[in-house]
Amino acid sequence: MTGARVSPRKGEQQPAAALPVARVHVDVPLAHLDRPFDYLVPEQLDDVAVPGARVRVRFAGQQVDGFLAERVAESDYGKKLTFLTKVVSPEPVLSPEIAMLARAVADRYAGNLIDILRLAIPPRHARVEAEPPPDPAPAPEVPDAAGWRRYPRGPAFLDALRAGRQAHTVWQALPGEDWPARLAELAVTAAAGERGALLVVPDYRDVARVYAACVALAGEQAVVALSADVGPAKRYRAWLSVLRGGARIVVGTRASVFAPVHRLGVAVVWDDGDDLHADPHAPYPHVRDVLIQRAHASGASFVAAGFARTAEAQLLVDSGWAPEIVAARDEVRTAMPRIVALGETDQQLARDPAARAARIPSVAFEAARAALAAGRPVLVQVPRGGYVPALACQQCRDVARCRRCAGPLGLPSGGSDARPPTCRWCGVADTAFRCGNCGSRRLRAIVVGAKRTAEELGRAFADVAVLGSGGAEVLAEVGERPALVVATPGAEPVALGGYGAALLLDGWALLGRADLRATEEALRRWMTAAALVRPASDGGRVVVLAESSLAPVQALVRWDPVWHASLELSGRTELGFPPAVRMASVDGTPNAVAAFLDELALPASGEILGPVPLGEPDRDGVVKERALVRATRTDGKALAAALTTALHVRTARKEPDPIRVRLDPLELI
DNA sequence: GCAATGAGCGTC
DNA sequence: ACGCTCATTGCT
Repeated sequence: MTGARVSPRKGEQQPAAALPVARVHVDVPLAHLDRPFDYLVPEQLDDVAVPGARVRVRFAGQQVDGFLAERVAESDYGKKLTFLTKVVSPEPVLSPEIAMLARAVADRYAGNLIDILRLAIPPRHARVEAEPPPDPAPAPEVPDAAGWRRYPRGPAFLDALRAGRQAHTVWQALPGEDWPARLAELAVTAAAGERGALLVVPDYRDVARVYAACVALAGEQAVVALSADVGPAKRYRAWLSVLRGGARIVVGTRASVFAPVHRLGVAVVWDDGDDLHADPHAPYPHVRDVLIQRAHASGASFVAAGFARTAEAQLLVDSGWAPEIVAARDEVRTAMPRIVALGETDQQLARDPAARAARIPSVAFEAARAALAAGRPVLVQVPRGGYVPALACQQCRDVARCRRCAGPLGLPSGGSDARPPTCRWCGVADTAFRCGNCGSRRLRAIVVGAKRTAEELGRAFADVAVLGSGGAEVLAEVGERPALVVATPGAEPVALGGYGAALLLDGWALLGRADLRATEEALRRWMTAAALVRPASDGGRVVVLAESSLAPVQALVRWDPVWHASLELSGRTELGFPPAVRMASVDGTPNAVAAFLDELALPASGEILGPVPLGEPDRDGVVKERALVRATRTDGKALAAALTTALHVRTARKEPDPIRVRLDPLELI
C-alpha cells in the first residue's frame, strides 16, 4: 500500500482541493436552526459552488434549499460532514452586503435570517438567468434641480449627494409638490456620481410615477422598477439587472429595500407613515428601519420624505441624525389650499335641498360647487370600513385611555352592557373613568359612517360625473374636468392640474380608531389628499369635518406637520411607547404566552404589560392573548436578543402552540 | 446480563 | 422528517 495512490471507489465523492467547506444557510423555518451549517464541496462542484449561490443540501434526512454563504478551509463542527447535493445556480444571488444587512434586520426583529432572505431574493427564473445581460447604462448627467431651491437646505443636500458625502435628512414636501420629480433628482444626482440609488414607495401606482420621473432624467437603461405585482420572469429580470450592475437606480415597493444596488449612494423612503411600508410576513420588517440600517452599514445617505411626518422621523431629526429639509412658512402659505375645519357644532347645513338631504354642511357644499363651476374635479375622501370602535370622552372627544398604562379603553365584547370599560392592553377595568384632558366622567362610543354622505353628494350635483377609487378599483389619475372623485384614504387619484377642492369626510372614523397612531394617521391621510389640491391663490379649498380644536386638525389647517410630529413624539415619550421606547407584542394561546414570558430573560429596563385577551374565541374555543414587552431604546438589542433566545427554546422543544413576536408593531391595540 | 423496543432530540 | 442515542422493558 505504501506510496500507492488511493483511487476513489466508484460513486465516492472527493472534496475540492481548495476551500472544501461550504457554510450554508438552510431554508428551514425553525428559529433554533438559524445559523450556518457546514458541508463539503465535491470537486465536481468546485467552480460553481461560489459564495452567494443557491444550493440544495441533505439536512436531517431531507433535501432542502439553501444559500452558500462562504467557502472556508476547515470546519469546526468536529464530526463528519456531508457533501452538497447540488448547486442550483452559480449566480451569486446572496451578496455579502445583503447577507450582512439581512442578518442585522433579522436580529433587530427577533426573526430568522431565512425569512429575510426569502423576502430579499426573488424566486429564480432559469430562462431569465440565461439571457445575455443588457449593456450597463452610462452614468447620467447631473440633473437640474431647481425644484429643490424652494427648500433652504435642499441644494446643499444635493451637493452632498453629488460629492458622494453621506448626509441624512427628513424632507417635508410642500403641498402640491411634484415629489416624484424631486425624488428622481435625488436618485439621478447620486447616479451621476457613479453611485446607486434606492427609492422605496408605498404602492405600485407610486412606483409607476417615480419610475417615469427617473426615466425622464436618466433614460430607461439606468432605472428598474421592482415590485411583486409584476410576473416572476419580469421581476427576476429587473432584479438581476440590479445584481449585475446594469441599473443604478431602483424604484420599488417594500421588498426592494434589499435590492442589491451597487455602491449605494442614497436610500429614500416616501411617506414612511404608510402602513404598506411594514412587511406583513414574519418578522415584519419596516422599510424605514431597514433603510436606516442599510445607510449605516453602507455609507449611503438616507432620506425620509413625505407631506406629513411620523413620530419616528421626528426622533431622527431631534437626535440630530437626520437634519430636516423644510420650506419657509411663506413658501408653505403660498403653496397650500385654503383649509377649513368644521366640527359638529359648526356644521350649518346647506340651504340647497339636495345638499341638505346629503347632510353636507353649507361650507363644504359651496367649496365643491365653486370648484365644479370653475371646471375642476373635486376630491371626496371617505372612510374605509373595518375600523375598531373605541371609547372617547363625551365632552372633549379625546380617546379614553387607561390610567395605569395609557392603553385605549374599550367595552368588553360579548358581555352585558353593565360591564365597565376595560383597557385593551393591560386588561384592567376602569370603573371610575375620568378624562385626562378635561376631567369629564362621561364616555361615548365612537361611531363610523360617512360613506353614504358621499353617495348622496352625487345626487346633490346631479349633472356631474361621480368617479370612485378604492378597494379593488383604484384610479391612478383623473383629467382636468368637473367630476366628483370619491376615494378611500390611500386611493386618491392624482388630478392633472390639481383638484379644485377636497372634502375630507372621514374625520371621526380616523380619529376614533383605538390605535396609538390614530391622530398621526389621520393627519397623514388628510395631508396626502389636501396636497393634491390647487393653492388657495388659484381657488383651491379643503374642508375637513373634524373639530378644529384637535391637534391634527390644527396641524392640517396650518399645514404644520413638524409641530404635530413633535407633539406626537413627546406624547409617546411621556406614555412610554415607540419610538421613545422599543416595544414588542407577543401573541399566542394563554398557555404559550405564559410559558414564553416565563422563559424571557429581560434586560434591566424590561417591563411586561398584560397579557390581555385578543379578539374572539377560535373554533377550538381558545381566546388568544397578547402581552406587550418594552425596554429602553438602549436596551433594544438586548430585548430582541432575549426574545430570540426564548423563541429558540420553544422551537427546540417542539412546543406545539406558536408564538408570534412583533417588534415595534404598527398597531398597538 | 443483555437484546428488543421506543421516546427524545439534533439536524453539518 | 430521518436517524441517532439512551433509557426502559422483558426475557434468559
